[in-house]
Amino acid sequence: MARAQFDRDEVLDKAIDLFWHRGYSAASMQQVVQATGLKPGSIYLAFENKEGLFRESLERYAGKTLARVKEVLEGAPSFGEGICQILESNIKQSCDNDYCSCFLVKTQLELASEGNELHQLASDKLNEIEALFRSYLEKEFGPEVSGQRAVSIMLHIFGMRVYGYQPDSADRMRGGLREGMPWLPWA
Amino acid sequence: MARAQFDRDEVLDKAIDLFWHRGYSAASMQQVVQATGLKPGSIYLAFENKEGLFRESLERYAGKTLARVKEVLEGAPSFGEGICQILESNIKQSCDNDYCSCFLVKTQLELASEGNELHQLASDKLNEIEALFRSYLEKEFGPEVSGQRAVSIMLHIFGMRVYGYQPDSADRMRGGLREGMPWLPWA
DNA sequence: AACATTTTTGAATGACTATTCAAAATGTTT
DNA sequence: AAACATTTTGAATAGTCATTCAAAAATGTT
Repeated sequence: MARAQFDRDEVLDKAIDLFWHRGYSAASMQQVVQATGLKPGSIYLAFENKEGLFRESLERYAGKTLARVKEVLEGAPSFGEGICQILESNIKQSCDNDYCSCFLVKTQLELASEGNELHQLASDKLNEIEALFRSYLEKEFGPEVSGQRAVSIMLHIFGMRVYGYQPDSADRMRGGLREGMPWLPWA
Repeated sequence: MARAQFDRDEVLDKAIDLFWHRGYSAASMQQVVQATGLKPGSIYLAFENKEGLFRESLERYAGKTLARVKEVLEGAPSFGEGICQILESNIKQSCDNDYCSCFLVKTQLELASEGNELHQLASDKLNEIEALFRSYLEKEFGPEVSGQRAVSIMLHIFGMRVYGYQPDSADRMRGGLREGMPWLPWA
């Protein structure tokens, strides 16, 4: 039996790029063909259909994101400093010329219609991130404060994912974050 | 010479509904035809093309939104109480079964690609709202604090527009908002 | 009532959409 | 090297997309 001649993860990374930037609806399978270099038949054999390819792309993106968050939090001297690092990293991203928010956030907004499976997937993954924050916070604070602060962090991160499109917004966001989360160990 | 037989604003309201929920790409002109009851030719004569109809829909939505914000702020006993009212109203919206974030936010995220005119329009309108908040804040606080708090409000509102999709998130958002904006006159 | 102008109609257009499939190529196993 | 199972190929399919346009209807003006 013949083995697939492409690297699945490489293909997914290219699909992530396309879907992330264009969105589910605006990205065509023709563009996927062009971006990956695969022929339609190969794509459909490997991922079933557009939705399947999108789902696996989103799952890979979410996995990478969660891993990165865990890595930063684990490597930081404290949870607060870890969060500050993540926030600053998000600000830096927003300075990029073709800034494109967050794939999970974009998907949740685009595919919100009743019971869409991809919307649900994005929603679940974002919730996982919040739960991770909360579990760290509960080592320092009571369950109530931890819950509130986890939500507060999420609100600020989501806010940045939208506000980041405003021109020259980096410094304003830094100010707004300090204003909203004074309990973080700002440098 | 014959006059148009439809009410432009009524048609726009139906277009807003469709574009808001589905997004620019996923909403088809066929669906516009169905939703408005107009024939393709009439739509194209009145709005030139899909982009024209979308632009005018977005402008109308933004106008209504800005007017509503001004109305609430003008009618409230203080700016802080007005903001609290707006925030609570946003939370209430998020409880709706087919909650759909904010048309401006969704458009900004969907159409972010390089120099898109509709993306820019959404961005400008959102910036107008921030400027309005800032101008009110500057009556009470110095320019620096006012700028920071205006950004903080926007970050929280944007955050809610994403977080609102999480199930049963209303009370958690209320807590997160208090946590992030303790300077507001919470009831 | 006749005319001039604009709007409505709705089928038609060509481009693009996701997806399929029989045939050819590939790699693995015997 | 033969037999087998899987993958690749790429043109083809049927459907949907935004948009157009000539003819018909509707309106305002004379």
